[in-house]
Amino acid sequence: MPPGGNGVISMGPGCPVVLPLTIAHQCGQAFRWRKVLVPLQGKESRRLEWSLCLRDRVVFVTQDGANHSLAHRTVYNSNPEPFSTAAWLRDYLNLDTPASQWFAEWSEKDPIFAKHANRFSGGNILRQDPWECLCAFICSSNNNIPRISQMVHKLCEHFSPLLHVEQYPKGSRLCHSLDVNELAEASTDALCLAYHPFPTPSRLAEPDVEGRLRELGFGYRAKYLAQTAYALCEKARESLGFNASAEKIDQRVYANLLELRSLSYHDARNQLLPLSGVGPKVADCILLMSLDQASSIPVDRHVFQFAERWYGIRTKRYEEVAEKLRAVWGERAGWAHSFLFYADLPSLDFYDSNDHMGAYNTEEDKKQDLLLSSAHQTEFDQEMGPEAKLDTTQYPYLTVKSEPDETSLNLVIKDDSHLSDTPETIKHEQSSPDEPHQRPTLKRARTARHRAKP
DNA sequence: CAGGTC
DNA sequence: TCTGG
Repeated sequence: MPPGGNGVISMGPGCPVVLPLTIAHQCGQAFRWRKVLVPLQGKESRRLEWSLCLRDRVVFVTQDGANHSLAHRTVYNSNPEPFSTAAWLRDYLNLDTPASQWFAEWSEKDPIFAKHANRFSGGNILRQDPWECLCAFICSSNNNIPRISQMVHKLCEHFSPLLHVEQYPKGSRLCHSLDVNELAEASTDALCLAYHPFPTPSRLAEPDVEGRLRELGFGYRAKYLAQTAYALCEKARESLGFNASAEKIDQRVYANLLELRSLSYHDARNQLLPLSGVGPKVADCILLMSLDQASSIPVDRHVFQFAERWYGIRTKRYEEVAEKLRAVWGERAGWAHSFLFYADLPSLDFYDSNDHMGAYNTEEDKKQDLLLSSAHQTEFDQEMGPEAKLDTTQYPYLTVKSEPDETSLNLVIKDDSHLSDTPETIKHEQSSPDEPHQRPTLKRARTARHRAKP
């Protein structure tokens, strides 16, 4: 049994990966990371802790205030696999790519990039698990990012075992937006979160899955997921023989998907397109974010929009837009495209790299913390009442609550069927701009660029 | 309406 | 077109 698995990863000045610009679900790459604001503890200032459940472990990551290093700890299950979390993080976060250098190159080549996307320097494209990536982007069709994230979490809760429950210190707060000062839960309870791994292909290939996914609100995507899982497992079974175990089949499915990394863009794409629920856009997302195809440009409605408005590309033909944008940015066009996509996301309007958003380890942050934490908490209590709870109708998958001094085993794990009648849940009204909850980091005004075209 | 697909 | 924020 491995020990705690703590460690620090230092990032060179050439690759200052900023976690809120990569793993936050608002960015639309990974949808499963949780972000918890852990309050002041002794001499330490408050900090943001990101966490994700892998197959055999839960990984917790905190970035330092200057974005130069990542501190991580790991909780394993009873049968850990032999790979180090540090190595996994380095690979997953693509820490060895000189992304900041690329930002400079894109900005030099393209004044439009310089103007709209260079503020996302520190962003990065992840190197994700292809199976999870495939499922997540099947869910993404005709869908919004919060619900994609919700659906991915539902997959984990309902189709994979509970691996770990983390009990966070009192006053810890689950964050939903990029702004850690968001209006959020005023909890005196200990925050407890349940961690399930992403489900295996063989589990999602079982016959009951489509129906259950429909009950869970997946709509027409239920069939896509079930069919894709089944197709991949059947292909693996053919090469393994009829008596292959589920474990062997899963391993083969993962291996088959990873092999796509060694293929050309077009060959890998043609392997993905026959899968149910995978069209050109979804395929390009998977290629870009999990299969090493840095030139892949997923063309969605946002891209059509800025291609026309900023680059004068008028066509509605998918391949033509992608080709013309590749001509602008070159071989890593898919990376460049992602940060222009960020520029079009309302949820990233308020992102400011100079704030070290979400790091909160500097002395100044600490001072501000001391001033604000008590004051803001009081304000919050006066308005919402001390019993105010998170709006769980918005993020039902996030909540596993416990009473203040409960042991970790006596948990109330939130069940969807009780969602409609939780009397304690207070619905938070949206605060208007002049209310006290509007915190100082909300600097940038919402522009009109998302609205109607002339 | 929301990062399409069949 | 499924569905909900």
